[in-house]
Amino acid sequence: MPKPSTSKRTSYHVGNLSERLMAEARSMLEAVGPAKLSIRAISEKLGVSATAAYHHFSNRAALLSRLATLGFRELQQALIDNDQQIEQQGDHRKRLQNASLAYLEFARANPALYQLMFGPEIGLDASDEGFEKARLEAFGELQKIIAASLNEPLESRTVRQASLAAWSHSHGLASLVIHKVVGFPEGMSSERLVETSFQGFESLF
Amino acid sequence: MPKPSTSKRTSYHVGNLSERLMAEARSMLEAVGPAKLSIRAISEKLGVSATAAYHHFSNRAALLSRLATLGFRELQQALIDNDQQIEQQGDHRKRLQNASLAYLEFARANPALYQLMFGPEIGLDASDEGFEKARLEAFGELQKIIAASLNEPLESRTVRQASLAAWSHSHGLASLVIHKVVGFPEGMSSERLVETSFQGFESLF
DNA sequence: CCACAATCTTATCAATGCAAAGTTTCCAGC
DNA sequence: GCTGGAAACTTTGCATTGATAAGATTGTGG
Repeated sequence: MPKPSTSKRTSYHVGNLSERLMAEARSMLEAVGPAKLSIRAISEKLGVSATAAYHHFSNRAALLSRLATLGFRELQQALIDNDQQIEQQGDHRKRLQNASLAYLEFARANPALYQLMFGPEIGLDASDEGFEKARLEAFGELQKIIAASLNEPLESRTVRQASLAAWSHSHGLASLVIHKVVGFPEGMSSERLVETSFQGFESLF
Repeated sequence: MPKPSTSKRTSYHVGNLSERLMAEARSMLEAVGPAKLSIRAISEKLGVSATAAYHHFSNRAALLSRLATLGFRELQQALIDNDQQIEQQGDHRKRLQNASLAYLEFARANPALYQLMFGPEIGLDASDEGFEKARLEAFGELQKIIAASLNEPLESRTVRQASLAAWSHSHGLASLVIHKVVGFPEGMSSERLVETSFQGFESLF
């Protein structure tokens, strides 16, 4: 358990400041949104000077990148966990729909983080290599699920096309919900919303 | 034609400052991105004090909201124009695909604006009523196209479901392209990309 | 012609990102 | 144990930005 942020430090060195900064940043991110997340506020809350943070992150963009990287790893894990509970049902449509649901619920549980992951503040530095990797791996997880579900090889054209379609749809739906573009109808569950959108496709094809 | 921004004013009053601020804001938006768009920089470029802008927009968020509103109106118009060139072909899949293409090309032509329209900086003020309306109308246009294409009434459950699915997909694809999440394969046209994603759905259903 | 309202300006403040230069503490090698 | 960096923090300070307050300028309706 980390020291409570209110306690005054007894030692000059904090020790695990990097982790604590990340943790505080993450919780603050959900409170104030990606645009207003400030290094000073984070440091202040930890009872630490603002510049201390700059010894662990080269700048604000780097901090945000690391948060986003963490987000993609969690998203990937959420997809993995979710799929393992559903596997071997045979119904590939149900399986994909379930991945989409996990995706949506991740976004709904971490709206600000999700915004950050796909938002404009990212990509301007491009210094963080872990970010790109984490993002690719999260996408890769979706591809795996689709490949397994369709019973096709991972590298096939079919899987790549289907993955693009599935990711676009999942991301789009999540994004619209997060930004409250589609009003979440009173009491409508994520399940029903995903179900609805999937049914919509059947009319279209 | 507005006065060139470099010319020194002869009169104290500018006259059409509001419009010029919007125009400059828009061009600057694409140059620096939604996060770094600053009122001061805009005003400065117009040779006007920063506070002058605050007499036309109550704050930064309001300025961004108006830009986004403009974006939704243009998006709507792009959908309308595009659909009129294609209409009465009978092929509803082609028609929808074409709407999706127009959507993507709008986003690609105005990436920063598009980011702003769906980004985190919007929605925090909620003072701008025109914004919500413009957004709904843009979505409404998609609904119209789908209703006409499916030959179903606008208010039907089918159309609403299909619209949600189509919007999610179009927005998701555009968003992924804009944020360079899916690398635009060298020389691949928007047409091919949309085509690819649509083909992907056929594998999924 | 003139008061007033609209428009624009000059301070000014607080918050923020960030760099420079100093302090304190840890620790590796003697 | 001692000591000389190196690592982890701090104070200080600057530039940029959003935003407000109070004043100057000018077109315009009465």
